[in-house]
Amino acid sequence: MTKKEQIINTALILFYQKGLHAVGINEILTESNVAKKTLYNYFKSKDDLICACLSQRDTHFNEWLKSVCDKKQSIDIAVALFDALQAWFAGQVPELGEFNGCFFINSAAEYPDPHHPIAKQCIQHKEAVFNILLNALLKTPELANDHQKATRIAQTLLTLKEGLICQARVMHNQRMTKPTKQFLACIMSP
Amino acid sequence: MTKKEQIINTALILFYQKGLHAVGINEILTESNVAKKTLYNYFKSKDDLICACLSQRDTHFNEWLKSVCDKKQSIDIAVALFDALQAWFAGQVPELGEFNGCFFINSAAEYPDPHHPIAKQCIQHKEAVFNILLNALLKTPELANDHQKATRIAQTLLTLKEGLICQARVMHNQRMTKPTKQFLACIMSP
DNA sequence: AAAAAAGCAGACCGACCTGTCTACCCAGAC
DNA sequence: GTCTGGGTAGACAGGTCGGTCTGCTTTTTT
Repeated sequence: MTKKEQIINTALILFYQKGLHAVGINEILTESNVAKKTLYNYFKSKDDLICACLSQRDTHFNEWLKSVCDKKQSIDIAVALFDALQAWFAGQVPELGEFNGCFFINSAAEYPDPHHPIAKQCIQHKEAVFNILLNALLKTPELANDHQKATRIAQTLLTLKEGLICQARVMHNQRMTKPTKQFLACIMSP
Repeated sequence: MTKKEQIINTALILFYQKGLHAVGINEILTESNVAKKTLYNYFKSKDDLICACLSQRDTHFNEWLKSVCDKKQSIDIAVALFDALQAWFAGQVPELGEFNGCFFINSAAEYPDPHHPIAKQCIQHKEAVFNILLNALLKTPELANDHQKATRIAQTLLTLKEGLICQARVMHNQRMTKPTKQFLACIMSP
């Protein structure tokens, strides 16, 4: 693992856990056993490092999500999605690490200006996630021809996903109820 | 308006807009035209002030939500809820001010320790919101006897609400789609 | 072996942080 | 008039922030 990866991995854990403004450069340095000069060799500023963390998280999360939806069809996509989310909340998905809500929602909350690079990256991530869900849905025969319906369902799944993530984060995964298969069938049908 | 209210109102706007760690005491002071001594006369620390802001937001938000659901029954509760959310996102609800996502989700993201007073207040708010929805649903005849079903629907509405709020925040209210009445009828029925 | 690149520890800068404290101001009660 | 209490402005303390830089050591390349 290169020094650069070492820095990003450590920074990501800390930023994700405590928030962007709450974590200082020095904390990242001591935690990752890296000198300050080295960090500023690879990243021109704290914001730059944050962007690198967002980018890495985006990559890993999307890979995971794709692997969850892959080779599923129709309602099985939804079932697999919410099963996977529940596993994530419980900390049983090693590649995503400890659950601390959505890193992008958390980060966007700290950067209100939509033109800030950090905010832009959060927006871009959400669009990417939407497209992953949409593409998965479009692979099922009965939806492939009804692009509008697939879009609507992807949008609903996305909303439910974000809602569950935020609830799990705020409530610290207490009193969470996964959508029933019956309910999912209902939202896929109309 | 007393000095204390002046401080809370100003602090709430700033905290809600920029995040808890991003706003310093001095910024609140200059913005609210109050002396530092006065602030620390009313609040023993920044955390204390934050708690007062959360408390005020909780009161105002719950009142608004109750007024939205009041005198509605069955599916009209859901329709009214999402209409109201859309108006909020568009900044057309004066009593909630400019839209910046959910203040409690944003705040909880910055305080990971569930035993911290700030995190506790966020948890308590979410429980209160759930109960408001549940109580509204229980006033409709066909749900009054089926407490379990009402609970399930309240939970779903809450998840959708949180999901929409976070999407609207991250995407800055672009490309948002309100749930259709048809869809809402579907989630109320099973 | 020599040279070059990369990493180390940490001093240092100016700015800002929370929180305390002094000194002054002024309206209303007595 | 005088006293009092709530307000003002802002200096100050001790600490942290992001970021720069120096000097030394280790590793890699030639």
